[in-house]
Amino acid sequence: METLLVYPNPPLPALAKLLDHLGYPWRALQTPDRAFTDEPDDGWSGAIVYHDGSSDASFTFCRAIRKTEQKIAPLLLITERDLVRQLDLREDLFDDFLIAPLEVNELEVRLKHLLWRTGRGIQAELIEHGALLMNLETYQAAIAGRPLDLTFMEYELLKFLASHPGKVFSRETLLSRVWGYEYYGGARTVDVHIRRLRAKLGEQHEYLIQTVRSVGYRFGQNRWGS
Amino acid sequence: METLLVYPNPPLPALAKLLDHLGYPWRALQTPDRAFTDEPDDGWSGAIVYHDGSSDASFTFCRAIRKTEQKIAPLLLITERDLVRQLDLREDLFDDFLIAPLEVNELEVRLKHLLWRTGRGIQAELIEHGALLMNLETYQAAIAGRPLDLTFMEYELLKFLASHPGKVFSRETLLSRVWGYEYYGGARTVDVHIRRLRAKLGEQHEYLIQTVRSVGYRFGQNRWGS
DNA sequence: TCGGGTAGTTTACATAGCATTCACAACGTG
DNA sequence: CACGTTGTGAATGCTATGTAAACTACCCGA
Repeated sequence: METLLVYPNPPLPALAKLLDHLGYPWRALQTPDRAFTDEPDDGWSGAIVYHDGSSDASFTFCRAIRKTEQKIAPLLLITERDLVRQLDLREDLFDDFLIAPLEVNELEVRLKHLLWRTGRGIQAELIEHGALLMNLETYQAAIAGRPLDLTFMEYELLKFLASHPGKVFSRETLLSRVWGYEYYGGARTVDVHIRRLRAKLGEQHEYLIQTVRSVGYRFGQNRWGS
Repeated sequence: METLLVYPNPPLPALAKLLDHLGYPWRALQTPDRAFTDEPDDGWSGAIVYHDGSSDASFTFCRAIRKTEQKIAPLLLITERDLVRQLDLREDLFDDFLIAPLEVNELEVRLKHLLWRTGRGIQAELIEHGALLMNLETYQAAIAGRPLDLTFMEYELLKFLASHPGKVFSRETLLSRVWGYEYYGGARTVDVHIRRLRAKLGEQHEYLIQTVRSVGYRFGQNRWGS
């Protein structure tokens, strides 16, 4: 049976105990790059990531393991206190979540369901919006058929904006959701990246990213409804 | 926003109450075939199915709606007692599950995640009043279908007025609630912004903002007619 | 019905604040 | 060291906003 990846290392004692009790083989890691170096022969079946609410490290971890070749699916363990506030706009980072404290039956069923679902590769991996096409698997983007040569941050920023078309995001929100840290000082950073994106989109399509003065930026056409 | 399908009919009172509280439109059905006949114009966004443990009717229901053209995704509501025993080997019947009794935060996040995963988007916060439509997520406004190009303060002011239709606000109140600082001197500021708003609404609709002499301003119809 | 006073509207304008742009420093990588 | 990526600070240009002042509408008493 394939191994479960557990974060962080050392893991929550309660979690370790329950996994042993349920008979799931697991291995705890502290950094995402260990997912390669310490990968078991038969690969990872999924991941359980504990979010302790005081930092974004767990989100960074999720983001990293979803980008790997095999797209490890994270089950996020989180306290109810952090639930609504911290998961908002982060739907893409986890496949399922559990509310701490752990309950053995729920853990068992959620794990089973997660492994069953990933066994058939159910994932959204294309973003298509107007002339823009992003392939999240291959990390490629194209506008009106012409390939875009984007850097890492440019890609992440465009991906985030384009997966919430129409919605306006403040610089602070973008910094925390795309860059993943709390903002100290550099709101200009966002502007500059927006500028570089617009430049690469070309005059034809730069209108896809709109400025909403004294609020933030928005991707896409004027859309009503969603 | 698209409608949630709820089973059974009548639904659990607690569920109905929470859905209303969260602002999700829903419709309860008793049989799967009603999913076609009673389908809303814009389709179903997903389903919440209550499993009461004494029969398999809920599973039958899930199976049926997953086979439909649009593959409605069921969120199963189940008691912990039935969890392990009854869900075993039925992974294919549901997309996610919730353990009764319901907890509002968890319901909210699971619904959001379900709708995100199936690509049904998130509900937009809208203000709709007569010919006026404001989308608070996208910072857009339209009057009688025609987009309004509002500046930040204009938007904020109109948003405040339109979210309390009929109510009269003094200039002082508007300054402190919309501008957010304690008023020093400039009550004319409000007048000027009202004026610019009326100009952008156009002759057709400027009556939406009414002056109440020596009191303040009001949005929308006087509830006594004129 | 007239006139004076008060309250609201409209115009015009100066400027603070915001977005954009540029240039460069810091950093990691081959 | 050369190169590409990313973050930051400063200069620039623009426009949204607040304020003053002129103008108009309304109310009320004589």
